[in-house]
Amino acid sequence: MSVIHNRWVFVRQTGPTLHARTAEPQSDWAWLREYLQLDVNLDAVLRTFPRDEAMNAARQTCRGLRLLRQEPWECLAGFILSSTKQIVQIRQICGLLCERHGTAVQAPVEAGRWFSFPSAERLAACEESELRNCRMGFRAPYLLGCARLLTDGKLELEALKTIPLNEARERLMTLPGVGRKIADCVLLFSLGFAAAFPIDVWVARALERLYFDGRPRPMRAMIEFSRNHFGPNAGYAQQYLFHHMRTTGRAPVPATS
DNA sequence: GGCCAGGTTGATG
DNA sequence: CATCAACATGGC
Repeated sequence: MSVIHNRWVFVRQTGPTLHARTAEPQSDWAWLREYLQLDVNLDAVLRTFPRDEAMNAARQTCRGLRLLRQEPWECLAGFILSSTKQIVQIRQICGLLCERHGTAVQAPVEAGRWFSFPSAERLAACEESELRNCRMGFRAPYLLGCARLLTDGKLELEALKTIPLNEARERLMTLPGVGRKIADCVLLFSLGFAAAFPIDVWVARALERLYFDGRPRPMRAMIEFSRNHFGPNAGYAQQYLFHHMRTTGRAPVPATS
């Protein structure tokens, strides 16, 4: 259950079939197909992964894993709020933000109350203290700064889709609170750059373990390696490594045979 | 209580 | 340029 493109939706999967329920009848499901990236040929993507033992193992444990195509502003805001926070807490902060500053969306009564993610315009009009009250701490001025820059037209996220990856990343990194990692997340999860490879603590651990013999490496070395090693869908590979680390608590270890 | 969490920033060698 | 503490808040 969640709110996607301002609509409440409940999605579940039985075997190969996807079921979706909304509050109102839908004549066109393109918004959901887009969000779930159902037209992506996953097998074709997987074939571009490097043929090493680490990726083979990750591919097996994450079979069927896909990337979402999120709305750019929601994606950017979400990742600004994510820095040095646990995933459960990020959800809590986003929930508070939606309740207090989003708008209610139609949902079945038994589903409870649901809200859209607040627009940049809405947050730009907030005081910093109102955002801090959503428990986001030192991230409040970053989020507020971004909301105001975007509202003022200093940067248009949609326009980044049509320029080269490196230029789009540079533009994103001019925003307050947005460094290399968050920029790469926005590029990968909302702007369609499948080659973007966000390196967070989990992925860094996976790389150290699987490709650097357990030795910590400088970030620039890991960036350089990822650019050369993972190919045109590096972002998908990143997600497979990340998800495996998250679910098993350790990097995918090649099967001992 | 101390350490860590899907990092970024600004101040120091 | 490379390193490093500070930044809020909460869970274990």
